[in-house]
Amino acid sequence: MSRQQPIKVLLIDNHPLVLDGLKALLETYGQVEVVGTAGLARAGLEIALRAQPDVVLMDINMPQVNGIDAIELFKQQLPGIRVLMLSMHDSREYISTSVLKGARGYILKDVSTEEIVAAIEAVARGETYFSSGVSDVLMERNADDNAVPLTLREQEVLRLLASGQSNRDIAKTLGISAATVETHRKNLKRKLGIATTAGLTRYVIEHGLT
Amino acid sequence: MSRQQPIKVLLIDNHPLVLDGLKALLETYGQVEVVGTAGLARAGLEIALRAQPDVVLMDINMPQVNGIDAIELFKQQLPGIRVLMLSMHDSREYISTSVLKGARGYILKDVSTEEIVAAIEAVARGETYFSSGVSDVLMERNADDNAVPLTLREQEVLRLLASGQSNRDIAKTLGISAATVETHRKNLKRKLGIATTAGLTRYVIEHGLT
DNA sequence: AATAACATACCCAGAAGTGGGTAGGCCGCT
DNA sequence: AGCGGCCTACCCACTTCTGGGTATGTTATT
Repeated sequence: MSRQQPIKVLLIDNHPLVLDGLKALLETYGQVEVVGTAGLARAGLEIALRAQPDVVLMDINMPQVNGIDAIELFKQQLPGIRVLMLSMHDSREYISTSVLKGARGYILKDVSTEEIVAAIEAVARGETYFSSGVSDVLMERNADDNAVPLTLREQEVLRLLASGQSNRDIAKTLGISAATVETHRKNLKRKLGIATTAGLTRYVIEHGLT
Repeated sequence: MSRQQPIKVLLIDNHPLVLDGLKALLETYGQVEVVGTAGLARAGLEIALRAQPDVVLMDINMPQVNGIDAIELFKQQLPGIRVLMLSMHDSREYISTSVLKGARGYILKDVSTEEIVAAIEAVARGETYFSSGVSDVLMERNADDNAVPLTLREQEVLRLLASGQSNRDIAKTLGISAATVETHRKNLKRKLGIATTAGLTRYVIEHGLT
């Protein structure tokens, strides 16, 4: 791929501020040509079909269709496209789900403009790009998975426990004895290394098991 | 104030992307002159002392000194300054605390560039400016207040309780007797109408008291 | 000076949770 | 048939929480 042809980029972000700012910034770099901008994933897809960008730089948090679901839509309609995610959040879920869905890179919004350009170039070349904090998070997430082999029943009990039900309540809900619920609770605390009910509730909320 | 003199604006945001983007955008408007940019509150304050901006446009979520605490610092050092907050979040706490601390406006990052300029102009004229969603939230928050008149001590106990500490732990942490913690806990449950520890934890997390 | 709100502290009896076991029945894999 | 994982269930001694009180000192308000 010759350096003479600029990389065609489509920007999708529901913050007009970021969208306009990014466009203004990227256009000062000769290597990059912004062929379109959109505030929503669906609108972005329509533009992409016409403008045939090399790279889509897309936010995750958007109304209607979020950026992660949009990855699949783009890859279906435009198989050769490279999607680069841009997000405020270094959450494990977001990052690993993005990668699973086919994103070629993931950068945080607190990186420098230079790094964004570098990421666009890398992705356009067919490489992947993850900003510094992101790859660490991917490692952590794998460690997490190994550490938490909860059974189905345990997950149910955990969820009810966190929603504020007592052992007796849970027993009634699940149609088992309170003693059994106690056993599950014990196993949960042992497996998760958490001693208190409050801790379990935090765990549930933080891991989105609600 | 004559229209000939542009409004001197200082931008503070720890996202280089937003910072550079905002600067590029605002400079296309003749009414506004960006006299400086900073990625941290303290650095911004130093620039402000030299550049004497009319308006400071500042993000809330920043490392070291957050935007809300920075409002006070700016007003101490530069009494005439007008601070306009720019935030991703429409959280009640953020908005009302900002106003209490002396911010003259609060706009969300999903507004248009035009609205940002309008906000800067309004604040520079000595008016206040709150973007659409924000004033609603201020109303809500007042409704909330009536329903939840927790005392300072109760809030502390609630926070520790939700973090997974037992009555005894909390007593030790606060240097009071466990019996007193019990009393606070009773009052909390009564006031909030919540019977279980898990429920209290949810309350804390949902209301962002972490 | 009186009142109200707050933070502190204790009593008590009953309910619930804790942490250590053990144990049987069921299912899938070898 | 044997083994392991899962779900079920119980025992026991101990600790903690619960929900009902009462009470005292301080501080702010009236």
